[in-house]
Amino acid sequence: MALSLGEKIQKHRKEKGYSLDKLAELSESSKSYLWELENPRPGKKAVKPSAEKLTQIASVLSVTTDYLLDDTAQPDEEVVKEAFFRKFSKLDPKDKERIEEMIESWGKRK
Amino acid sequence: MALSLGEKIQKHRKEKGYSLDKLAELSESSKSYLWELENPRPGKKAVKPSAEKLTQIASVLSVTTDYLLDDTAQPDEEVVKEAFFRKFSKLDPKDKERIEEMIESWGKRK
DNA sequence: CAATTTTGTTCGATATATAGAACAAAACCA
DNA sequence: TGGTTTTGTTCTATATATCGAACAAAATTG
Repeated sequence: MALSLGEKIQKHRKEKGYSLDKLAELSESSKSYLWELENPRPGKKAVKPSAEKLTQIASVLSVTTDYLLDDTAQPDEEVVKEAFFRKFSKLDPKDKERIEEMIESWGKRK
Repeated sequence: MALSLGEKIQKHRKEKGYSLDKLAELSESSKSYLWELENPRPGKKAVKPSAEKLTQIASVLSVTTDYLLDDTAQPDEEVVKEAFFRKFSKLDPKDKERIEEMIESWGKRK
């Protein structure tokens, strides 16, 4: 699945029953701008909201900025996360470092 | 305490032993801009990073955007864990498997 | 110490986020 | 049906995020 930023905003906006105008008012932005956020036009370059605006929008929609920004976010990952960390945190510091480095560099690879 | 955005960035940057130049390189921004983020001048109006830039910076500093943006947030274990896991979960499946195997086997070693 | 390299600071130029209309479509209602 | 009101869309103007390069300070080295 993995919704885009615009898709997430629209999804949660509609779930709350807000019009663009309403969300604009509540998040202190303009509906035209919100529309551009939700509908990135193929010709135009995608618009990148400021952290401040995104915070306001996230707040109104009752979600976190991390959720809005993270392309891979899944709602049911909590359990997996916990288990993963329990094991990870039991490693000795040197090993932890190695793992962190790998994640860092592998993540950058493309 | 409640650190400002700039203070948090600087704190975590120094903890990682990065110069402005280094952080700029890793987060794909300019050191001049990072400096402005860290040092809001009284005369000038504070600079508000885009969500995108903030995400990159947060990633390099191993924290979440939520943490950076939340004025009341503390740099506790949870934040670091969150950020760490987020990076991990973005790896492609094969790499994730490798990491998991290492954690598994290194954990058993003693 | 002087010279060189690294780090931090300032400033002007450019790109882009964002607002504010005006316009179009759809929804509502007499 | 027609108009009226709400909702969505497009365009242009302005503010501001962000960069590059030049300058300053500090640190390092020999």
